[in-house]
Amino acid sequence: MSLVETDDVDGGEILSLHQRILSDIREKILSGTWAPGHRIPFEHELTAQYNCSRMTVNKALSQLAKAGLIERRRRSGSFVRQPQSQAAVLELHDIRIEVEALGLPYRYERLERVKRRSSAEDRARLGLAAPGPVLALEGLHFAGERPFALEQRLINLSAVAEAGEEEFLDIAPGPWLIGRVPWSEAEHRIRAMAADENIADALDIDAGAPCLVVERRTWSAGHPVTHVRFIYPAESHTLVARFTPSQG
Amino acid sequence: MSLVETDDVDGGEILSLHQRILSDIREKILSGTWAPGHRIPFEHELTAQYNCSRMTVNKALSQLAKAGLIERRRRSGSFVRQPQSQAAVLELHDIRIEVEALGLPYRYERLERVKRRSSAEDRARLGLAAPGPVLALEGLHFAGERPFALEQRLINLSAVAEAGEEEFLDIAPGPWLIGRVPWSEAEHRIRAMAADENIADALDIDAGAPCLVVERRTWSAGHPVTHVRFIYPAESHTLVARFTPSQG
DNA sequence: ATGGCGATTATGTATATACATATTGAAACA
DNA sequence: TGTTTCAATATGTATATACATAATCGCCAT
Repeated sequence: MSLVETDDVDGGEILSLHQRILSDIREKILSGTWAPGHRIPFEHELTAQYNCSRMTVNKALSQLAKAGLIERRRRSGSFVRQPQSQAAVLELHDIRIEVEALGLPYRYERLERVKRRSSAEDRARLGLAAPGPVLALEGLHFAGERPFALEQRLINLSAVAEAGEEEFLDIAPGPWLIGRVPWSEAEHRIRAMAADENIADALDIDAGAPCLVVERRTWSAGHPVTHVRFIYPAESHTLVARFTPSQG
Repeated sequence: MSLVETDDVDGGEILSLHQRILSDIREKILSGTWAPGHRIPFEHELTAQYNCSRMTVNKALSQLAKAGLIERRRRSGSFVRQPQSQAAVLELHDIRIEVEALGLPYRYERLERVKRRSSAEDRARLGLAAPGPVLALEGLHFAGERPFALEQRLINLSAVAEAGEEEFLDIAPGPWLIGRVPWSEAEHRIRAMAADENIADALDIDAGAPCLVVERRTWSAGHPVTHVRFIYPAESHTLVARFTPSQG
């Protein structure tokens, strides 16, 4: 919902008290329960509510303030800041639709498909704690004859076992997953990158050329489902997000 | 014992004690005095050195750990981390908060300021139909000593006349505008780009290096207010958007 | 009314203390 | 020799307390 620091993903982890307080409040803010401008409870109220000392509450609130989620004012209290989020459009990230919107024929082509026990890197990408079976896919999205985007995906087979039976030869895993797994949460990372040999080769561009990289991790009911990385040649793609601030 | 104000000057500000400790250690790390892998003094040593309680030292070290500068290991001590890289998280709406969340001192510096009658390109950027006065600004956001982002901004003076009187020498126009103009709508464009000579120069990177470009147009009550372009060096910045599908 | 001024209040910072927890190194044991 | 146990140690979290600081409210005097 908003652009927020996300170093921890609480998916059933053991949290210390101040982390729990922080997490509770963040949840209320991100879910919109507490709209921008809303005054969150005073420290002494939270102290009573959580039956803890003010220092503990203070630690949580200080961190929220540092992250920019709330604003603290002496004598007045702490208030939810304007998030000015823009994630709304990222949600509709379906490459087929993008390509067809350009009036070009769309096609997906599988490059690689490997079923394996998750490596440490796989687990880092998915945010998994324990090892388990995963499906690693690589494929190309075409707009007409030209490669439009390279997709590198990891699917957690513990969460979506049936994906292990699917070949994904010419249907992209994204739409396939959407129809089967109701996701509850997603995180995007967007960055620029220079194309390495592999990427340059797949996308038919020069090595070192700038690319836009969009990574998405998706959870369903607290469990990691998939991690996907889309790599677009810089010149072919602009991400557009449009929104009004009234979302609160 | 001392509630003494320590007027340590780090950009001319008065720092609390734990901020000063944090700042001192950060300085040693960023300057290379303490190389990656180096064990920084134990909490009880810093306690003695600064003549303060362990809680105060702990607060500083915890923040450094959260910012990713150091790694803390029980029974072993705290160590300078290797990469200092990928943990970077980016918020679009306020760069100062982004930078400070990394534990680095923030600074804005104006590079250029031109008042002019809008050119055709200016009108395209702002989405203006008729000519009128605009203010073109260029400035650099710093994280510590390093350029963090280059900002190229255009302000529609027909909509915000008072901006024409402002110098924007060391205050960024973004926060200034937010306090004055209630915006009603915004549009973002995000893309990757190779740095040209100008950009490379300003950001102190190589020409041709990939950059993340975030452009924003803002309207207030249907009238274009400003167009801004942020250019980030690719290697150090990742944009993170997190949300749940609850919004529909 | 109204402008100043102290009291009140919430946050900001720091202290001393306590116990929990993870990890290491060494001693005790099989 | 290898393993188990245990104490020492550094960090992690939380407590109660204290005083500082900034902002606001309401009272009072002009």
